[in-house]
Amino acid sequence: MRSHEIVLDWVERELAGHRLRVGDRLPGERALAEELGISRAAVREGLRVLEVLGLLRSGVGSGPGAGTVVVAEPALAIGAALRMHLASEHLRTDDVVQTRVLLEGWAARNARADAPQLDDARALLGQMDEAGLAAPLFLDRDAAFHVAIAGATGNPLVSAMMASLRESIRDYTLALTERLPDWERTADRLRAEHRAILAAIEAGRRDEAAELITAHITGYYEEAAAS
Amino acid sequence: MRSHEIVLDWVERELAGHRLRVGDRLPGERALAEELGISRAAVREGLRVLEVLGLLRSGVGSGPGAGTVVVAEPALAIGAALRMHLASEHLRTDDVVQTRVLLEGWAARNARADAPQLDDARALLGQMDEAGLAAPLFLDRDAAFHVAIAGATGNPLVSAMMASLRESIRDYTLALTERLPDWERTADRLRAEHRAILAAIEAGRRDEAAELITAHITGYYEEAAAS
DNA sequence: TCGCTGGTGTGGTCTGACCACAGGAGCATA
DNA sequence: TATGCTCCTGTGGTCAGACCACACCAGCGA
Repeated sequence: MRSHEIVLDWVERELAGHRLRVGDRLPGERALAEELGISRAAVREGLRVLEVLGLLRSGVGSGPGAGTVVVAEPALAIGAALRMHLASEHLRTDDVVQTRVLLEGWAARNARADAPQLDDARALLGQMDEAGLAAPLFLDRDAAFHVAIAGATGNPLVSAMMASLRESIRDYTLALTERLPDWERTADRLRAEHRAILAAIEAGRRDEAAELITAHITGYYEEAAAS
Repeated sequence: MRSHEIVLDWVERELAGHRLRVGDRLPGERALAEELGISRAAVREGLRVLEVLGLLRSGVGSGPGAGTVVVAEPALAIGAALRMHLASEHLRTDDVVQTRVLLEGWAARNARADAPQLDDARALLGQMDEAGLAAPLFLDRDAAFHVAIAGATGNPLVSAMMASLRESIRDYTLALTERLPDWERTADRLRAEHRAILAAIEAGRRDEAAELITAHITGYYEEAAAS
């Protein structure tokens, strides 16, 4: 076993044994190196890996916020991996969009009408109404809206995957806005569709919600691709 | 920007600019450190990250197989992340199983009847028929069968996600076999269900394939949970 | 012709050092 | 006593340089 993997193993075991929980601080790098019998460089390689896996967060200095603490950001790892594999063209943007449709359709169908995340979604609708909102900001809130709906299903894994997918094609989606004949007009359509989707979910019309969100996503990409 | 992130950026740009492709060898760690103006330790931290993201593979020695080469294993990163977050109990096994059902249902519905991956799936059916096959080996081939079906959709992202999900709950699934009243009997049922699923896909009965695979998966976990 | 042996370049690892940072203890002062 | 500053301490961030195990391969010798 390579020495940095000792760190991964150790952290996984500590987590599984409940000796380490989200929010806890890890021993310092120097202490961990001594405890595990490896060099500080090896410890740092392991911690770096756990950081991109969305499991740790490091901070310098002292006091709260400093040191290496356990967090829970599964979307980070998936997002980073997708970005890289899209760059290597091993994955195609089409596949990401298709997967997004698959996950979002399920999310809209299975979102609970009384989930607290829907309040966030409703608030985001208002924030997307702001006049003169730039496309990047609009799309960020748009993404948050979709993630909120996924969160309303109560399945954090689907939420994380959706957030990752959306993040990985952020640049691509943004570039598409410049090909649209009339962004303002498209934005208005998106706003109306968002409201219809949310209304369907809140009314418990699950099939309709799924159909609306599928059309909402594919419609956007098709409009931009046709331009 | 932290120095190891310079490596991530550099690799992503090289990939995007087609100066680096799957199968290529990276410059040596020492050369890369000098070129990027950072220490070798920083380079190694970056390479370690890209390794768990399933983008690189390192080998010592010289000749073919040595050095750091670009690969494409997106499932690796997702799998590693899921394992860690399951250990931290931020993700629940139930959610993973639910997500698996969602992805597999879609895969069975969208698998192409003439995809070459179905040949692999058929071969795996035979390998699962071997007499006296131990549960771990059976389940590994079972997993490969399901991944092959996902591959038949032509969407490598869905395949990667499915493989990751399955891998992350491998220990859990294996532990369930010991709770079953009669593993041999269950295995026979699974074999028959596999054949029915594959037949439905090859005959183009998409809805039936989706229903069968959903029942196949949920049935297994429910039988084990009820025992 | 065959077999060994050394050279060479790769990643793997370690040691020890210095830096920037942020909090907190303690002191000097009003 | 209350206030403000200064220095100490521990954190992660980074670096330079060294040595190791490994695997190939050129070149030498039998």
